[in-house]
Amino acid sequence: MEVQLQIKMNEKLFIRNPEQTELGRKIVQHGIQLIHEIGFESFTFKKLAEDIGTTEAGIYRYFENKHRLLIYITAWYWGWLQYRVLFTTNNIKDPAVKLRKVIHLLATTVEDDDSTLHINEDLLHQILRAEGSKAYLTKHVTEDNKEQLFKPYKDLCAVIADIILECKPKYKFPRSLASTIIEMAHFQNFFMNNLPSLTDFGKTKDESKVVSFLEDLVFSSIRKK
Amino acid sequence: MEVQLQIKMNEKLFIRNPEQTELGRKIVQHGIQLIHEIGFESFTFKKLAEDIGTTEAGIYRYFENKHRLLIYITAWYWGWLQYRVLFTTNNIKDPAVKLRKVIHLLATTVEDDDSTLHINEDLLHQILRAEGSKAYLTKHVTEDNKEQLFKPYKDLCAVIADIILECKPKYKFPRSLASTIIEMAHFQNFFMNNLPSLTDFGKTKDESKVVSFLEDLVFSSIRKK
DNA sequence: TTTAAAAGATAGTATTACTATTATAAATAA
DNA sequence: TTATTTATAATAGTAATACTATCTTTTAAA
Repeated sequence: MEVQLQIKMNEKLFIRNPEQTELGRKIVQHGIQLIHEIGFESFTFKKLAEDIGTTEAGIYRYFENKHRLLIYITAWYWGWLQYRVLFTTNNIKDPAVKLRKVIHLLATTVEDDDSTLHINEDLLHQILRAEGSKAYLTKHVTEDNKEQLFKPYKDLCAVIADIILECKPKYKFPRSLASTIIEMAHFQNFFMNNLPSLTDFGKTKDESKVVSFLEDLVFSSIRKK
Repeated sequence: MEVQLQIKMNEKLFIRNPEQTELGRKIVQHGIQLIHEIGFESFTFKKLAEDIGTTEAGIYRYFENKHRLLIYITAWYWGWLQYRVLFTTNNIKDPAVKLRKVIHLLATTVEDDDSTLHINEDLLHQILRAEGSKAYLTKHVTEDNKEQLFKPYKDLCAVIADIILECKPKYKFPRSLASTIIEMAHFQNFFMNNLPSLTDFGKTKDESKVVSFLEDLVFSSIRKK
């Protein structure tokens, strides 16, 4: 059985839906590759167009600008991750086990998922680690937020916060703890690989240590008494 | 008695030392104001030059590019914060009390400090909350790090990690916990004000709640038992 | 087969991110 | 005091970026 996974994206993220055409899918696919390769700052629509064999103007028919493309792919990532969280934790009763699985999903390398043909989830995950927060660290975050561009991120945060509350109903900071886990899953990995003295894993560069740290952090906060 | 505070800056951060000339100090002073006002993405040396009443070329004599200026002011901030941490925690025996003071320094609004004339610490702190991580979230982080540009950040992290170890010598993740506190002191505040559903303080927008969250997080992690 | 939608080709503009040059003013050393 | 260094100002220029506009050709749906 072949299942095709479709993440429903907010219409405001694009001008023309990139999933519905060959060129659109190429923009997303090669966009991910190119941002991963040269970084978001150096990334331009001109370079992407050359990569694909189309023109700059062609890309502008799909995305208003490169920042919107970044929001698009990050939103896609959070949507996909939420799907995986719900799938992975389904039928599990113990909320602590759920939480462990969530931390694992957030902090460890993903394998490319064949059910989404044009998106390389591993590259996308690596982009998220280095560039993810740039999607909202802007002066226009409030307007972007009004357009619901960050909904997938916020939804995921809410899902995790709920699991935290299942573990400890009286815990006072479920959302902040959830956003802390999400951000630190990426930042601690980035630090480990690029600014190792900001972590305790610089020597081994072993991502399972990030998992251990996050588990310790979370379960200390929510253990009874 | 008037004391003038001088933060010794890494020579590689600038082309000409901005502290030593009138124009240099103006670049830093108005640079902070302008980045705060329009955000780092929209900020250009042209606009800054117009602001000051000098020319673009004039600014390029001090800083290689706007990213270096961002690293410069963030490095200054971390250096200044470390000084305040050492000052504030001096002569305090109880490491837990020290840690509380550190969290407070990290997470609450600062008043402009008159001992540094050309730098508005409050604006600088606000810049750090929104733009601070952009200083290192780049493709050239490794080369920048080799030039020791992030030393003040790393030093501060080490100072905090040491206090954590004083509290609990066997704790396994002092540096990661320190960098988590530092980052979350800024991120939770940014979220509270801009993406409130990622936190538990959206209603009140009260920064003392960020302090409570961080204290809870840290002291859960390092309590005995 | 007609028609509409998408893509390609081409051109053009304002702004950004610089570098270079030359002239002038201010500070300092001989 | 003059000579000399040093900093600044004024101006010009370039390649790249971030777009917008228009027109033609190809592809796909009615």
